[in-house]
Amino acid sequence: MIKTRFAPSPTGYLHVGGARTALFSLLQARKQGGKFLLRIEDTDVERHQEEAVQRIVDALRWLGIEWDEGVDVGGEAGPYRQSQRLEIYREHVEKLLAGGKAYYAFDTVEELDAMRKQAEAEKRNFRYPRPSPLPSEQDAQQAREQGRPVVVRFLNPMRDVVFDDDVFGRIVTPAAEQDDFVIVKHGGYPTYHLANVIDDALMGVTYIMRGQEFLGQTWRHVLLREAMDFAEPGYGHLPLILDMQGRKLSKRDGDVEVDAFRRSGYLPEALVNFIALLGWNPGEDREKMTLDEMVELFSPQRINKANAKFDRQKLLAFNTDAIAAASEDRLVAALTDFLSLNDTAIPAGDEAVLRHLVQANKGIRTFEDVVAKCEVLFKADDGYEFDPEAVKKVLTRNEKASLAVLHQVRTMLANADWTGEGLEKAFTEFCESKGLGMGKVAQPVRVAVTGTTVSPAIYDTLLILGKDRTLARIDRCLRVAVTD
RNA sequence: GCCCCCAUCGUCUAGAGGCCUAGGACACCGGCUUUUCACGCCGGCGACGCGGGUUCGAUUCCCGCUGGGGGCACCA
Repeated sequence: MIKTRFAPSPTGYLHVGGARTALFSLLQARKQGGKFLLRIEDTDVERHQEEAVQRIVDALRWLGIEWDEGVDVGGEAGPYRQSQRLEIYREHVEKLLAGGKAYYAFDTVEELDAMRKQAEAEKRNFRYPRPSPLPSEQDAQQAREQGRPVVVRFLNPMRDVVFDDDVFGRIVTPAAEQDDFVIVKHGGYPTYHLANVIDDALMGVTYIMRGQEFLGQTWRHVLLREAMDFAEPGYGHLPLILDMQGRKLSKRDGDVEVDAFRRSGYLPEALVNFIALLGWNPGEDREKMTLDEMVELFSPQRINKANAKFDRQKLLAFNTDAIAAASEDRLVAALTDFLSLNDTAIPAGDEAVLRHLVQANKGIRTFEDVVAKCEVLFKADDGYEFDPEAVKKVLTRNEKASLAVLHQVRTMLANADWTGEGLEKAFTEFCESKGLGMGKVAQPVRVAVTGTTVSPAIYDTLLILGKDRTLARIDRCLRVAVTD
């Protein structure tokens, strides 16, 4: 049975590149009827951020990417955090050492840097010079006593390595490009290469998907597996996701973090759908897909080799469509989540209000649009500004005409039945009796009660506000805005 | 510097020798709709990087160039 995994290191938030790797791994597992697991690779003590673990877990769940095994859900091959598996790595390293497949080394980083510099000066490639004879256990002990750093390096068999990748095809790394790399860091932590290979083997991972940046380093893993007698998994390296300037997305680009999209009012299904299309597509002209549909259509052979740029305009379009397609209940829940992450005047806990907001805000692109158009309705009746441009455009430019209308509308509203139908009837009759278009009537009211020219349909706007607050706002407008 | 990977509209891509007058989506431009914004609808602009081969025929195959990206850590 196939098993895939996502194995992030907790050094920051989950960004879209990682999310796509996780997604494809999930799709591959589901498509083949296998399992998907989540492992945390926290072997970098320096860059480790404990909060990042929970953030990554939350972000994946929000996206709808669920794992069958791993952190937070458990499983037979745990623990699923590398920092809790140190003993396991130690045992394997002992065996490697005893079997003459690895050896100790004592170089300081300064010494290594100097060697690299010299190699560069001499225009040759740096490859770690294997000592002869190899240091013994006694040498290691002595080095430790002298306070020198002690690491373990892999004794490279130095042969050409060949493996097949489902995306990039056959990859060959000549022996001349390899050297004796570090597998245990000073301090006893395993390097990524060692821990990753051991864990994949022990956890039964049979298929590895990861970013293309590892393609040229996979030879290390092939060799390590061979040395420890582990089975070779299948590979599918993913092309990179670049920003619009064509640079590799980095964790420093906070705006490509999954959390940032959640906070900005995106729907996870839109993000997932969009990300899936970065480097993959089901063929034909199909773009909109649910997770289940993607599972059905997925195949690593259809992943492109070329890097893709992350175009947030297209993502925005996907989000607009996803919101338009989502059910009212779904939107109420998502809006609640969005509001819980943002500080606005909109009452996040009032479901009836949120439902009305969802109904009144058809056509929005993100939930931020709800805030932009409706937050003012929840502020104090004297707690909003009048946009001078708006006031000028719809209230004071046409002499006193618009103001006169506003006065009359106020009277009309004071006697109106405050329901959708009631308001519509009142406005329609008013327009007819005055011989005015709806624009001439609705806009002055809108500016009066919101201070701007933008809000939901006028009936919804007034309904959310209620009669008393509407009248109070019109009065304030008449009093304040126009005299300025 | 060395090694590796990649190359179709601005962007994501379809295309696996004739189906291509190169298709779709986003963006952009124009128009329509409209009580504002947004949404929606209709139309338009727009690409096979260059040079050699192979072939009756290349976007599709091969080579070179150019361009872009990645790797060369006691980071993952």
